[in-house]
Amino acid sequence: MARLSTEERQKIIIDEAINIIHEGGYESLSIRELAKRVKISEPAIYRHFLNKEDIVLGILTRISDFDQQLIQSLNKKKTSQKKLNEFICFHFKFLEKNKNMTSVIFAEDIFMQSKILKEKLMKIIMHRQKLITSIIEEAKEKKKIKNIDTTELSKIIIGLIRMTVLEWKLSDFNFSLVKKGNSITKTFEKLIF
Amino acid sequence: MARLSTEERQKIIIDEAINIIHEGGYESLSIRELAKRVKISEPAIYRHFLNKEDIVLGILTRISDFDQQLIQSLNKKKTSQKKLNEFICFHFKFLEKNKNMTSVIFAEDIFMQSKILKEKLMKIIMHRQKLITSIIEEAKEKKKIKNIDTTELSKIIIGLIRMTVLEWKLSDFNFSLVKKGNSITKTFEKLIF
DNA sequence: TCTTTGTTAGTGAGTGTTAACAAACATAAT
DNA sequence: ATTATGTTTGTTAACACTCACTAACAAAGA
Repeated sequence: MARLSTEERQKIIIDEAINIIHEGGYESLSIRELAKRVKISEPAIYRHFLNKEDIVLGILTRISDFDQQLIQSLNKKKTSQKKLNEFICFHFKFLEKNKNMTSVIFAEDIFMQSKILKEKLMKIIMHRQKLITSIIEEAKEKKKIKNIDTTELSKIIIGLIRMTVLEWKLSDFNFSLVKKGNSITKTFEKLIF
Repeated sequence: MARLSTEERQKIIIDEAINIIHEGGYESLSIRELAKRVKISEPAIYRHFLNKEDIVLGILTRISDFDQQLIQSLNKKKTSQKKLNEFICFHFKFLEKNKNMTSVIFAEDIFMQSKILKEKLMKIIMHRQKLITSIIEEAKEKKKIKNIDTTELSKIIIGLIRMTVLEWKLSDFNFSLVKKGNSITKTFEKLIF
């Protein structure tokens, strides 16, 4: 119907793909359903993406866009303590505004089907690891942190974020993630700073 | 071909279903592929399970069997410190022996498609939560632990286990999980005991 | 006029599931 | 011990449906 540029259409398609996965899991993401929701025909989808894998790749790009935003937000914070706080709270603020992203942002399984997807996923994961690691190392240099193995500590932080988001999702989002973020930050202050 | 009792056949089918998911993700679990691997016809599958959902339910039962084994193993330990250590190490020992279980034991997404599956999943999660919570509370009573919110601490522990298993899986199992378990235990001793 | 974005109609392959039938086994009567 | 009977576990063939994807064509915009 309405003619849109590829860029505009791609954005809409990826948005809707994420929504479909959020509502019914990855197995319910079909070109048919996607086309129906975007209100164009199925072949029109293929004007803007090579194939289904290419659409899933688009979702991964969204995820790495999030990571870019996270970095920019972290750069504004000066102390390593505030950076760690922002690392946690940025996740929670973002997911509270974009609930549907909870279904893909930590869903590695979706992206393990093909070599291309797996490689992009690994890049994102490595990049995240580097990000949190550098925050911890900086805090260690300034001796503001207990002497715990850096990679282990990074897994504790990301692990707690993930478990909190999972709990939030399973409870049908019936508590404030951001509030929880503050209490998590306090816990970490007690534990490691 | 070979005639087996329903119980025997069910076990084989669930085993193979877990293998298929491990190798190709949930989307590659089809009745066709399952029947081929078990070396019986597709309709024969339906002699032992009501439908596909029933098979996935069988996988969930496997997972709750694991939790039962975990409880028994925990009961043998006396101090709360040793219980926490066993909680972590039992996971790692089990998964090192059953690598294919890494693909389903923390894969909530697979079990979110239907009401029945979701309810059973929730039961398992609640049960796990109670298990780790009781260990922490016991340690707190004996004042062997820092005063940190119990549910938050439980999420830290499970979160770290999950992140470690994820890292192990993504690395194609190229390090010893059990060794990592020991170093994790030491980290927790430094942090909370 | 040419490129881009859309359409309708259809492809072959795969999905979960069922009907109808056959052979293996367990049990009880001969 | 053999035979008859009923149940359980298997088979082949087919069902309607959905899947990702394509060929051929139309209309909108530059």
